[in-house]
Order: sequence, then C-alpha cells, then structure tokens
Amino acid sequence: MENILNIISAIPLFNGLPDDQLSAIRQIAVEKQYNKGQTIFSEEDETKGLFVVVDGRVKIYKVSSEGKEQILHIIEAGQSFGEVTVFTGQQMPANAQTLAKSRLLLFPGSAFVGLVTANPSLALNLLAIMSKKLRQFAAQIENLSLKEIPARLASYLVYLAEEQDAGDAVTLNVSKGQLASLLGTIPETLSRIFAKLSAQNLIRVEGPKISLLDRQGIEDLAELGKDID
Amino acid sequence: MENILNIISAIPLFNGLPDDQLSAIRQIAVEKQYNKGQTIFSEEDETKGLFVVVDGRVKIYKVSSEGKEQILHIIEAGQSFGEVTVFTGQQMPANAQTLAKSRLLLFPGSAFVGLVTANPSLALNLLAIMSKKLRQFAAQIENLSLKEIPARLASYLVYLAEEQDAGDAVTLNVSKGQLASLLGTIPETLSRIFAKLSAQNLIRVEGPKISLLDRQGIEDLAELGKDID
DNA sequence: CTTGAGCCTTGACATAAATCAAAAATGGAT
DNA sequence: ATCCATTTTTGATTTATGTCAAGGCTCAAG
Repeated sequence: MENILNIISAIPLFNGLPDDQLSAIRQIAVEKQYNKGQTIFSEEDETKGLFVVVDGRVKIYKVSSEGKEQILHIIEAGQSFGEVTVFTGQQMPANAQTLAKSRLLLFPGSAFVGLVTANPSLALNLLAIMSKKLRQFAAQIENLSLKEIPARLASYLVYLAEEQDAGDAVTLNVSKGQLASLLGTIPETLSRIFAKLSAQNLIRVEGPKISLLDRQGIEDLAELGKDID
Repeated sequence: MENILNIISAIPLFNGLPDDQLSAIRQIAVEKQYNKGQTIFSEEDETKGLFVVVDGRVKIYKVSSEGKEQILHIIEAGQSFGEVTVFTGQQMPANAQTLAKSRLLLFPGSAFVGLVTANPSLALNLLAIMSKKLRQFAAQIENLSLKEIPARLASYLVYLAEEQDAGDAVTLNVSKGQLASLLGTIPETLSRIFAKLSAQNLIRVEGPKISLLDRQGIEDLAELGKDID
C-alpha cells in the first residue's frame, strides 16, 4: 500500500499532484505482474484503461495478416500506455506484450477519467505525454515513408546515444530481431545493414553493444536518408 | 465578432462548453485567411498554437531530404491541428499548407493552455481528439509498414466510402498526386495500382470518382494486405 | 476554338528490401 | 562443460516499388 503510493508519486504522469490526489489515484490503481513475453492485451480486447510500467519493459505493436510485426512503442519503467483507449472507448488500437518480467499499474478507464476531470494538473500532464507520443509517431511515419533502412537505423542509434548519454558507445535495449520490427524491417535485412555500416567504419558491433565510430557520418546518414555507399 | 462566436460554438473541440467559456475562447482567437497552396507553418518554425479550420482544407506533411512528401493528415473544416505544439513547446513537428482557400482560427499557445486548465470539459475534448489522432497515426504506421500499396489504397477507399456514406461511389477529396503522398508512394505507382485494381474489376475510375465494384474484394484486399493477382 | 500549364498515365529500367534456405553463434538449462 | 533452443548471420533469388523519360488529358484563359 504505502509502497505503491511512493511509486505513484515518482511517475512522471503524476508529477506535481497534491498528496490527496495521489491518494485518490492510489485508490483506483490495480497492481499487475507479468512474466517475460506475456500478452497484456490484444487489439480486439475491450478497453481496459491506462497502464503504467513500474518495472520491466513493454512493447506496443501491430501484426500483419502474414504475421509480420511492427513495433509502435517500447514502454520503459515510469512510462504509460493505453491512454488512447481511455478517451475514445472502443477497442485497443494495438497489442501489448512484456519484453521482460514486468510490474504494471492499471488505472481503469472510467475511474481515471473522473480523476482527470477533477485535476487540471493531471490533465495537462496527460496532454503533454500524448503530445510527445504524437511527435514520436510523426517521426516514425517520416522514417518509414521517407527514409531507407540504413537511415532509420542511424536515426535510432543517434537517439539511443542521446538517451543513454554514454558517449559513442550504445547498448541495444532490445534484441536485434525486435529492433528490426521497430524499424519496420526483418532480422535478415537489419543484420546485413549492421554489416554494411560496419564495413563503412561508421559503427562497430559487438553483440548488443554498438560503438559509433563516426558520429558525424551516422548523423548525416540519419538526416540525408540515403546511403552514400 | 458575433459571427466568429457562432463558428466557435459549432467546432467539435468546443462542444458542450458554457457560453462564458466560449466567449473567453473567442477573446483569444485570431482569424487568418489563406489562399490555396499557402504555407501556414514549417517544421523549423517556433510554436504557434492550436489552429482550427473554419473553411477549406489543410495538409500536414513531412518532406524528405530528396523532396519526397509524406502527408500525415488532411484537416477538414471543423477539425483542428497544432495541438501538439501547445503542450510540448519546441518546434512544429511538421509542415502545414492549405489545399484550398481556407479560413482558420489560431489560438495562441499560452492563452490556450490557460483555458484548458480552467475548463475540464475542454481538456477532455482535447484528450479525445488527440486520442483519435494517435489511433489514426497507429493505423498509418501499420499501413506503411505492414501493407503493400494496393492494400493501402483499398483501406483508404473503404474509409472514404464510410466517410462519404454515398454507397459504393466515392469521390476523392484530394488530387491523385496528393493521395499518393498520403499513402506513402508516388503518383506513377498509384496510377499503376488504380489501373491494376480496375483490371481486376474491383473498382472503376472516372477521374476523381471511384466506383467500388466489388466491395467485399476491396475489403479483403485492405485486410489481407496482399494482392492475390 | 486554341493554347498551355499542371496533372495523370504509360513504358522501360534500376534497386532496396523481402523471401527462402541454411549455417553459425549465443545463451540458458541440465 | 554440454546440449538444445533461440537468435543472428550469410547466401541466392525474387519482387514491389522507385526512377527516368515521354506522351496524353483536362480545363481555364485568351
């Protein structure tokens, strides 16, 4: 109980909320545990509510009729997903599955809407979070439609480098197969592109650790969207 | 003055708001006129605020370094755009240009945030609108990544048919070139696919009028994502 | 009408990336 | 350590779609 309240107060979504509101939020939170690879919800499912990842990692994804998967988001600890379903009812717009053993909090839709209505700060936090997701989606659409896969990979590496702030050595936080799905391609193609960029001395790959040997070259590739060969 | 208030009260975003709030909204609204093909803002621009289309039609789009364009949204009368910039500052995430002579209302960012804070209904309306856009983006990512272009076109035709509610005869609301950009392809390819679907007797194309000859076949194509040939 | 600019279509060709297949590497479990 | 399952890599081939080029249409202006 007390534990959960601490967790809640540390979640960005609930930043800056007064204590009584945090308590109210705690009242409606449902704790959930998942092992790695478990499905949290599927596209056809009824609306469930808003989820927050306390621990672990979750992928949000779509699957084609032939079984190819496209990851829309990877949700890290502290982040939320499922906002969309709270405000447009209907069905879940995608599937969610854990990438690791995960602990989640579920805030059921109807109760959550009440909180948002009563609390302008919460509404603004949520609007900011959703705005950020819209930006991310816009960037993903741009990548999928206007850039070739080497450029998408380069973009992702630059993004990871900023995210991890570990100089020019980044560590993939998902398997290469999952990364392929995030970039809108398949493992074989991604593998070839890793090899190609390595041959061009732009990066060095050692398992999940990627060294950005030529930061400028990678950024150029990410921007220009085309390979120079 | 009175005219604008009427317009505002008819905008979905402001649905269900009390009169005094509508007046407050009217106070911060700035009216703007654009001719066809004018740029409203570019990606690099500073945050402007939220726009509502009173009249006309606007495209939101990205451009690659080689000049290829990807349309993210087409905004019709009554709809809004630019929400994202209000809540995450920074720069505009995309470009906006009129597709026809248009009249817009601009609600500058800072003033608008104040209104949202003060008005839970407005916040909920906005959350619902942004949720819908997130759904649309998710669908667009799915289309770009998991479906081939014939399937994307089929999806769009089905969508248009529902939208227009005119049986199996739909009329394109954008030029074919713009449609290509919306579907993530180029005019040549789109043209070939129109020809191919016509040859398969799925549709008949007469300029901007498309007859869906085999509604089931088109829906299958849209769903299965693959062509049967 | 006629003209022309912008749109659309058609053709020949090039290519990025998917597919199919199989080998190699990795990482837990025993 | 050894083994099995999963992930990753490599190779040969196919394919959807982009590119380049040219011709045809449409519609508004003269």
